[in-house]
Amino acid sequence: MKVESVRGMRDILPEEAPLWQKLEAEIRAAFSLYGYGEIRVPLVERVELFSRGVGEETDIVEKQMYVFPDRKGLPLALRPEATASVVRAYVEHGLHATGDLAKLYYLGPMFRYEKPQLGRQRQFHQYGVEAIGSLDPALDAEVMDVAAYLMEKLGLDRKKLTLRLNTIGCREDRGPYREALRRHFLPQRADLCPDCQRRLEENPLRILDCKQPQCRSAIATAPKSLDHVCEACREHFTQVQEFVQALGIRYTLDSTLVRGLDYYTRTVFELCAEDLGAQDALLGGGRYDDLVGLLGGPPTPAVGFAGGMERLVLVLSGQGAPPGAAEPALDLYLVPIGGDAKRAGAKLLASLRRHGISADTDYMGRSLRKAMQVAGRSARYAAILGQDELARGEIKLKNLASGEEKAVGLSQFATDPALFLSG
RNA sequence: GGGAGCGUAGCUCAGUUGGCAGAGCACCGCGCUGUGGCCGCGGCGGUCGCGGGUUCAAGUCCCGUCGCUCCUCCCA
Repeated sequence: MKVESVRGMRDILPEEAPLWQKLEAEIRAAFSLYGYGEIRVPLVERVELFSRGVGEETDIVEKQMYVFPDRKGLPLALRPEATASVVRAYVEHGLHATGDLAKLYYLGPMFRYEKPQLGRQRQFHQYGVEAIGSLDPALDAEVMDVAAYLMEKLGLDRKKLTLRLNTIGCREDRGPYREALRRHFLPQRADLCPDCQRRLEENPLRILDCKQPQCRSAIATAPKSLDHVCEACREHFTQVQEFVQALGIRYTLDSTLVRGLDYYTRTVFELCAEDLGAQDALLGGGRYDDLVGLLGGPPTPAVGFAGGMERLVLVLSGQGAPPGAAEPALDLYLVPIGGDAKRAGAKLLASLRRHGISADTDYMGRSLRKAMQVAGRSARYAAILGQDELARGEIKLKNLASGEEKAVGLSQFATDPALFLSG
């Protein structure tokens, strides 16, 4: 019976893996440069971490979370995002007790039960940073700058990126603003799409980022959060914009940007790319000043963002030369002829590798001609070892680019291979 | 969640009004017995996504199902 992969779960094959490795390396380098340290949190958490942290009424928790009981009946979830886990770890290990700002980054698989399509899998990969412990508006700007810097390093065309920015105020502002939105939308209730009619009761903020044409006119005239936030939040947002401008980051104010997770407060932002069709959001984030307290820690402000790696891979593979087509991966490919040579060759290979020479040989019983063919496309040098060479204590090295061939002493080659392999 | 398209060899794809399952690439062998890239000849490789149905006969038509892709929704 053929067993196939689970829907929405995909393999990253060796052909594609180098692109992912490059992406991961760039992400780590960028975050390190900005002073963030890696944190690795579990893929599995208690369900209530997300239902409480991310929000009971969010799409993620309501219909996208992988939930299952363990053998003792404890309700567990595969993490749909990482911020809640990072904050849990922050609280659980008393990181707040250092009195310092915690600058953390992560990288890894997340799980959401969704309809899979290009750039959106059920197991997908996110990277992100969390700066926990400061309300400084300069920090909001730094988080946006590290995101912008990463995109630059990845070679994304700045002109094709749009940073959308908004403030949704603090917890105290939320109630009055919701009421203002309800008052605005209620008279037009019948004109709204079914989803938004429901949102009017549960979470009127979410109506703002509805894309249905029928809701558009009502949204256009809706009260803006900026006009309904308190003086402190307004001042914070003003300063955030001053820092963002000072950093030279292009952005547009978007009063309809509200984000899908309940934990956001004040600053929210999203970076979108053109040419990515319906899945154009590259990363999103903002402040979550209440989450640490909500999860049992002391009141602690925080800001961060998360981005999807699948979409970056799409963008990266669409630009520049496809990887894997160019350089031979190996320094040397050994072609032994006969049983004695094979044994001597095995010993030689082990020695070469211990000298840092990447080397391989044939295990498929290929003919000499076929083995040379494999050598020609996978290595810089072919090493031919047969009875003749063995009898003389030599090995033939062939430079596969130039075709030049020379015999060298076998034992000398084994002890100091670099001497004979130029370039 | 709603709508549409596509599943044929490892890969990219042909397959006519229903009538013997095909090509290119890759792989293996030979020409060239111990020397790669080029060329030529030959070979291996298929439950035609899966399950039903119609028919003398189904890759082809019908129904279901699974998967992928696109639009929409949501988002990363």
